[in-house]
Amino acid sequence: MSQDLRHVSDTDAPPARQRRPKRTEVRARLIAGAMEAFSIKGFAGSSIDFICARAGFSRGAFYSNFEDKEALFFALYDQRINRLYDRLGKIADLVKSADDPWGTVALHLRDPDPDELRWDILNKEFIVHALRNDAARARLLESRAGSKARLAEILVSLDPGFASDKAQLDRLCRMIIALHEGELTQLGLDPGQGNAPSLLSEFLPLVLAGIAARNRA
Amino acid sequence: MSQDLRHVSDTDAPPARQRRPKRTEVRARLIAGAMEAFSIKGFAGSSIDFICARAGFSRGAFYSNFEDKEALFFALYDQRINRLYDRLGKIADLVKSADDPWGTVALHLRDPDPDELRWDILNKEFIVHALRNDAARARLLESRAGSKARLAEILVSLDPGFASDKAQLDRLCRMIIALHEGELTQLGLDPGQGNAPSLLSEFLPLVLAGIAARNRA
DNA sequence: TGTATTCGATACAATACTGTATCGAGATTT
DNA sequence: AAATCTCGATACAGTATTGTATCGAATACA
Repeated sequence: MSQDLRHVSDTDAPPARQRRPKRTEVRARLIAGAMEAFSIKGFAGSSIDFICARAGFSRGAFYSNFEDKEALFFALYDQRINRLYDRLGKIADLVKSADDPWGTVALHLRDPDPDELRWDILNKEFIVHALRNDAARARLLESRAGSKARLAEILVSLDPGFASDKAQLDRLCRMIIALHEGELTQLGLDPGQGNAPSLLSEFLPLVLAGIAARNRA
Repeated sequence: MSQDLRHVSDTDAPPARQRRPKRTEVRARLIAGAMEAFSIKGFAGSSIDFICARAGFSRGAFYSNFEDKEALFFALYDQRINRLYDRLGKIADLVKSADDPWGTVALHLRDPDPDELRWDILNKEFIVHALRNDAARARLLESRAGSKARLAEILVSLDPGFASDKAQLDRLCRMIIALHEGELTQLGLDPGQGNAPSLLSEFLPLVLAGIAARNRA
């Protein structure tokens, strides 16, 4: 008796034949919705319903594309990590063929990716999740090792001398990452400090000079 | 008809007169239970039931002591912040009256508070929460400002020269905090690196030397 | 065009969680 | 010691969330 009114327009306009979005697009929009949702409510705080609403789909779309919420989390994380890899790789290439390698790095260091702070919330969320979950931890360690390797490549391009002491290079990379992530934390909590030059750009030169002096001795 | 069997022992042992724990102790045990629960499942992931079970109480105890889960979270955070304040204040006092102030700092820098890593998970959890919640953010900024002030006090004790440039001192403190928190992140994710000397103890001296040189110029 | 398949939308059942109301054993007061 | 109070334990109702089953329109294919 009752009709299915789901797709009936409430105007007299032409019915506007429904086009179904490609599966890849559905996935992509769900991932984007997850990014929004997790930024707002966190991983555990975001119900699947909430995520789907942001993406403009129903839970049916979700369950037909992902195993569960954690799978979606992983998909989102992979996407961002690949994006980061691309950026680091691009910087490495530029540095290799640049007249002024330091200037190139400095330029990209302060590259204010508009959603980097938003992403950083998620990065922390994932870290916290990984600190309690061995599978996620293994995955995270792997991708962080990849980031570190790409950073090391950049440093060696800047000064081939770094290649001679692998342990020192590793610790330098860890220091840069620690300082960068710590700075993002502070910036996220207190955006007002965003105007000042970054801690990294101020203190990294001091450290590099110190290392150079130490290596000379 | 049915009897209340709650406190009836299932042995023939003497009934063992029930002593009700002091209210302060109930609160303390609930906070400790929250510390455990949040470490394991995170803030949003920990149901009130789960927290109470860890503490050995029922939800009744919880609701009679706290408004809601967030209030418990705040109480836990305050407790830890006060503990941190105590520690920093104690270090500041020691440094002021020490023959070898740098040695004193170094000693306490690597003080391996056994549950510092566990606490750091919670600290990150709180940061992530605060990044999405203005009330929590204000509270967090306040306590972090307090920590920073105590750290600044220590630095000035080490070298009164730092007092002359307030902005520089502030940025140095922020750098130390960023590096420290970033290092804790890495240590939490990969405890294997815990044996190596800390990034802070390796790189901070380089930075301080660099600053001294810069100030001389 | 007719048939089969895909896959997102909806309905449903089961469970988990929250907050409040109530109860009653210890603690406190007189 | 009787009366009163405190406060943690339990019961309960209401809501939210999850995962599955089912449906049917859009697509692919013949």
